[in-house]
Amino acid sequence: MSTIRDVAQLAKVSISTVSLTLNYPDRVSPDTRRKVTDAAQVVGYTANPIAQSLKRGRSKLIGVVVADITNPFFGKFLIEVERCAMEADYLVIVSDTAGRLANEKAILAHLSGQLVSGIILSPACPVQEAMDHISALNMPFVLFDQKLADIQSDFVGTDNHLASAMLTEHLIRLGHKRIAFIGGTPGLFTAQQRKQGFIDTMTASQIPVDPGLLMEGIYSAEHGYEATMRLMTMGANRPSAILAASNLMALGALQACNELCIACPDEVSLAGIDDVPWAAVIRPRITVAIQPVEDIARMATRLLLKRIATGSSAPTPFEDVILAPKLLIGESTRALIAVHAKGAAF
Amino acid sequence: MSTIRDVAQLAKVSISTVSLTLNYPDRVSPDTRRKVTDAAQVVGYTANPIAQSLKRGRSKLIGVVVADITNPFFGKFLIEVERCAMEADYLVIVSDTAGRLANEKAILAHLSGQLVSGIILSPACPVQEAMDHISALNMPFVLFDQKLADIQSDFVGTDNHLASAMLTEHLIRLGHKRIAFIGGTPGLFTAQQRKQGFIDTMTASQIPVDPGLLMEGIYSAEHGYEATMRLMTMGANRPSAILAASNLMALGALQACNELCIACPDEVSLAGIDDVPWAAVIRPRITVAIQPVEDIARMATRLLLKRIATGSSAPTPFEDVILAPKLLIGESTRALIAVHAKGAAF
DNA sequence: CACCTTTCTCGAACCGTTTCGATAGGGCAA
DNA sequence: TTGCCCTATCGAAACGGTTCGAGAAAGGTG
Repeated sequence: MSTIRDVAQLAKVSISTVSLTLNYPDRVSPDTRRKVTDAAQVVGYTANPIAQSLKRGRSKLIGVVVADITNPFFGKFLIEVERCAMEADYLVIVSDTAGRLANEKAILAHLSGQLVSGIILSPACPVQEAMDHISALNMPFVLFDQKLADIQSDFVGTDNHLASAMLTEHLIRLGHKRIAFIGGTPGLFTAQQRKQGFIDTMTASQIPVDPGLLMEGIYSAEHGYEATMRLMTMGANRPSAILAASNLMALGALQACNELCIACPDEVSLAGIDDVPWAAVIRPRITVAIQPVEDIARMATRLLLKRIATGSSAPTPFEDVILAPKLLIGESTRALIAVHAKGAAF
Repeated sequence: MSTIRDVAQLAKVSISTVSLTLNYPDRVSPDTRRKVTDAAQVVGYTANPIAQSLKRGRSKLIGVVVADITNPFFGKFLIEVERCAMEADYLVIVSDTAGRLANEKAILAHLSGQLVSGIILSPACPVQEAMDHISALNMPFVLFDQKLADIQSDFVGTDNHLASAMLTEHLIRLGHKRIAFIGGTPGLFTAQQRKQGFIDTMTASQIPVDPGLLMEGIYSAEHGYEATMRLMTMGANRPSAILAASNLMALGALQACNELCIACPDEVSLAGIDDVPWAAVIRPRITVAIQPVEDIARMATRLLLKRIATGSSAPTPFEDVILAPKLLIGESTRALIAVHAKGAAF
């Protein structure tokens, strides 16, 4: 590989002039500029990013740490972060913690150590230990998706309370009163918010929340399946609508209904938070509140790059960016009237 | 951040001794070793990887380029590569090309430029132009999944021919003769191999391949859906079994059958290559040939690291590692006899 | 024409390591 | 005791850039 010296030699100028030309073209005379750029072209010069990083004190790398790459939410997030980063001439180092704290610690240890100049992170678990080592990070970082209460940092996420509220309102408007809620991993920020959104909206409409219809468990298809099995075998007490706190849980719920031969939406309405991957091939198309994942990604990247740019000088106050979800009405929710009419017809 | 100088100062030795201690502990006396490690501990020293990379001439980074992170095949691949790389103290830079050549070029340009010391790549498209800029990469690289014919490199992939053959044989054993094949993106290596595996196995069993049952199109759920719609509306000529060349296409096919109220597996058997994400929540569980994605990832990483280690000195011959898929019998395939019996009962 | 700016280019120091060749000191054989 | 070899340590030169201060050249003004 050719170095800056090769260019200098060929262009018959000093290496500092070459550097100057490449970084601040305005500060050299036009013909020097030409000589240098031509020479660079000839020897096929590209600056060594490692040497640049060393001298400048920071690299053009940012780290992104997520719980599970295979989850399409994170997948889309990553793609967009990468796009934005590349625009700003940054490269992205992706790491998957598999939701495990030990991995998260190891990965963060690797990433810090002067290699990346900033980190975008969705915390794996909300325990104190996690917060400790995250706040110990002495470099810019931005949290997304899962917010940690006690951490001083920028945060970008969906309005999970609103997402729940939108779907709950939708179901209420359709005439549903016995609405079940299948909640996510207890302790997780999003799970708490989503549950609260459901409860608040029900309360606001003066519909009592039946504790027996409030399920809780980890974010997973299995839990969605199991909870739905429990809910739909309650006989007369069974809900007329189910709100699942995640895409995977909604899928599990749908599966359970299918196996019980309970038609959706005819006999039970089903809605979920966050889009279902492969939504196109799953029928009925599930009514969901879609998280603006691309916007979240863009925002998180922007915030991080800004914080990297400003450095520790002139510390700007931390921002909390909460983006609104979008309601996508599918075929899995239907007015309660229709259910009764249909039910009577059988 | 503390530097090697701080350690040297505190331990009252020269910086070269510190470096020596940290890199080759055996080459310093035991008490020097203790002094240095203690001092390093005290100031919280970790070597600056950027400076190390600059001096050593290569970084501890490898690049992985895939067509679509959200595809679970690539997702699992990435997770495993990352794990293996971390074990060897390497970090992974992931990039998504969205299957587009322009992106691939841009990404490779960014990655090379002395930043990463090697690249693992699944080529987006098999056109000449792609091969040109890939072979122009003057650094170690390993190809996986999609093989490019004319490129000198290591390659790791599934035995796609075998995957098709296994599933075809399975269907034949179940008594099926009118077996349709929904092929993947024409021109892609895997698509070609999978199609050939089907044809060869049919031929070996002396079952004629009906060209009307040989569909072709891009790897996508939509194409699987559309092809199945065409196939299953052929009336008496319709196939009794369908083999889809990818997971997404199998899902699309299943959806089409559902919409046509053609029961799977009662009226048509369905099999696919590559595991279906969320397989657990999709019924019937589809019979598939699973690619050993973790093995592929491990192998690709191993090959790359080996090639990085050997450098351009002592060039070892390129390896082609072809791993066998695993057949997972689901509930979507059934003996043809049963189909007839059931059909008569209606 | 002398003097003062401004513009352009250059040399040198530095970023934090690794590594090579040199040196000092200690042990051992003669 | 002298000479020699090892071993442990060190100084200095890289790696490939960026950047600062200085100096030369060019241009403008009185």
